[in-house]
Amino acid sequence: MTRVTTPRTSPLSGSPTLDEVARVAGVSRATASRAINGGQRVSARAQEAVDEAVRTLGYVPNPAARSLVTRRTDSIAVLVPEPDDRVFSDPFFAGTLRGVNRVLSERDIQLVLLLARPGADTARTLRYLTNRHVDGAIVTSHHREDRLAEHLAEIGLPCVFGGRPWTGGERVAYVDVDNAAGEREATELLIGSGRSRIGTIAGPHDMTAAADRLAGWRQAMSAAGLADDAVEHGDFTEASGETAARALLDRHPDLDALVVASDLMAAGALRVLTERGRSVPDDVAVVGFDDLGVAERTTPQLTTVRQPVVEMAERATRLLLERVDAMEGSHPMRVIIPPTLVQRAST
Amino acid sequence: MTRVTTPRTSPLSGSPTLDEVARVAGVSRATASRAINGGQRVSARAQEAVDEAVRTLGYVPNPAARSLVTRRTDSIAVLVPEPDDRVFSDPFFAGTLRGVNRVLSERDIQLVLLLARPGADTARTLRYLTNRHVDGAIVTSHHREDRLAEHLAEIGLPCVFGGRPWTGGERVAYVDVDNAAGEREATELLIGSGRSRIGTIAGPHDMTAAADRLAGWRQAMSAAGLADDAVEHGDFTEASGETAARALLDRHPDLDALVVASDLMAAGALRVLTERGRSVPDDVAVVGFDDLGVAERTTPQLTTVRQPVVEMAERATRLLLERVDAMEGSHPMRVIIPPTLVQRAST
DNA sequence: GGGAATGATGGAAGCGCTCCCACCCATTGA
DNA sequence: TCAATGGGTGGGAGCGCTTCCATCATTCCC
Repeated sequence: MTRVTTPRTSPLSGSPTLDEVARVAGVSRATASRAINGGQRVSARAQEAVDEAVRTLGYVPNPAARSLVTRRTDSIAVLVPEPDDRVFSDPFFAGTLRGVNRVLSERDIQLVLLLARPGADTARTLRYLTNRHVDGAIVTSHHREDRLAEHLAEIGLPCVFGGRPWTGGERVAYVDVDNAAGEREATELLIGSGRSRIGTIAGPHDMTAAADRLAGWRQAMSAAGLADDAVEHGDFTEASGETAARALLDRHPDLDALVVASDLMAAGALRVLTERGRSVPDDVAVVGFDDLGVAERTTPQLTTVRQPVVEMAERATRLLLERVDAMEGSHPMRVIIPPTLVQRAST
Repeated sequence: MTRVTTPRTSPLSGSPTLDEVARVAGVSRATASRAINGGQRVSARAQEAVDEAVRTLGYVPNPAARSLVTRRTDSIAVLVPEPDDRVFSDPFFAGTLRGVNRVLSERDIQLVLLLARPGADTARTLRYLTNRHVDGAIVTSHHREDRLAEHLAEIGLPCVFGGRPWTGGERVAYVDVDNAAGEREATELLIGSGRSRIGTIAGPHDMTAAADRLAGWRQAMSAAGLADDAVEHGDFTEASGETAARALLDRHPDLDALVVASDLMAAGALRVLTERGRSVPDDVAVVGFDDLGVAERTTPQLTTVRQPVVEMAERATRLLLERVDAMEGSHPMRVIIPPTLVQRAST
């Protein structure tokens, strides 16, 4: 048991290898490996000897060697096909990263951040993913043209989308908030409180979240027999909210309520309303979407549709890890989370 | 040349290997490898054949196998020892990530984001880095107690700090803005415009940037023979700026200027001043620090000390890559970037 | 008490790649 | 003419790890 066997390699090369651990522990490399990875089929005595050897040598397994044979990298990518400037200022992204990270730190999995400028880096990013540099990917903030869902489905890399992709939605898993229901509910709240001339500032044309929210507004409006012609589009930023609000108020001076597809755009709209001397909520009621902090910092505070971003990201990550573990046999899944209406001072 | 040699492995295992490329190209694995990695000592004919084979097979090298022998992972870590909530709302962090990413995307290097909650994850993170899972690390927003500089120096992992570390600064490389000079200059500007009762809202006690800025303010004040007793500390957040401003104005109602160690805190201070009916800049002049967007969005717009965060991050990353390439023989370096004073409406 | 489980063990075969080194074949200079 | 160069090439030895499989040592049950 204690007989010293000759090592395959000398301990010259810096950090200790499994061979040395095995030698010090007086067991074979195979046993040492088993002991280190969960200890199936290892006697208490061998386990102890290996643990001790690991401790005294300060052994850490070489991830590349391990990954070469297990075909696992123990890291997953968060893919953001968005010019970096926009990403970082967006609380949605921050929440996503937080949720992902929370789940990953429970297991020993690392997060590789893949920031791909729309056209330019797509090929490079795809190549990276094809390489199996990571075990899976969370994709967020994707646009219509990128066709990422299809590409990823072809590669066969386990992935989960945050938000329904435009195309290929039937081939990939995704987690989404029920955008239509949320915006419908928001609109119904306004209608219920006696508003009848309700406009909307919708999001960009190439994102499903925007389209779904707009649809929700339309549903509520037509169900109540109201005109759904007061529509402007922004790109979810504050500045675009201002522009859209101006256009909307110019075209429809009689508006008594605004359903806005993001809190940031709603903040812009609030500024325009103040600027034009319309009081909120007396003259015009405003509802936002997101509730990621901004809604509490506006004056007046914003009634809004809350999407639990962090929880959604957690959910997506767990889903991804399941798919990574299962590898095959798991067919695409969708998780739709109901949003909640948060009433504040703007309605 | 075209004779087909027997492959070491069958093409059953999914993606093609170098062996298959070599076989298809009619060369040896060694030649194929050379052709793929820059093509030293490869004839034009062989190069062409390999390129062609790579194309038709859709070959992508296995990163684990490569990394096992080269001892390079082609990825670097961005280490943020900060509870994740704070990180993401901070434009400083956003700028850093942007700068790092910009440099990395020039080469084919990936960014691994390591978010470590202060105490909890340190051991795990250090283990990850010890593993040589990455080639190097950028460390940002470190605090006094974490002693990260020492730990990393011990591991021997190439790393560059963003901002001077509290301890171990002589053993690691870092890129920093000249905080003292910046705050000194800001203070001198106020003194030059006739202010004499100047208070400061400093940053947290455990960050060098905060200490250096405070020192800069002190230098300017005592050089002008002014009292440097009006000091309050915040933690760089807007809320803490409000609290500090209140305390400062309570204790020193005669203040005619405020030097604030971050724009976010300055924004909080501005709100308090408005609330108390002090006009800015007529009654009280205010100078911030950072100029990362916030300063342009306050009313009035903020005069501030600009630190070029993105450029600093780029600089740090290039420095890191040099160190990674050189491996040894490169001794710790520091790069100190001069900040610039940006004058707006608050002074 | 004997054969079948059951559990622990080590030998050895790779995982896919890089790179050292020996080799071959043209050139070249003496 | 022959030795000396040198670019191009392939054989083969690893990199450090996991895991299949054969081998024993135990234990159990009829």
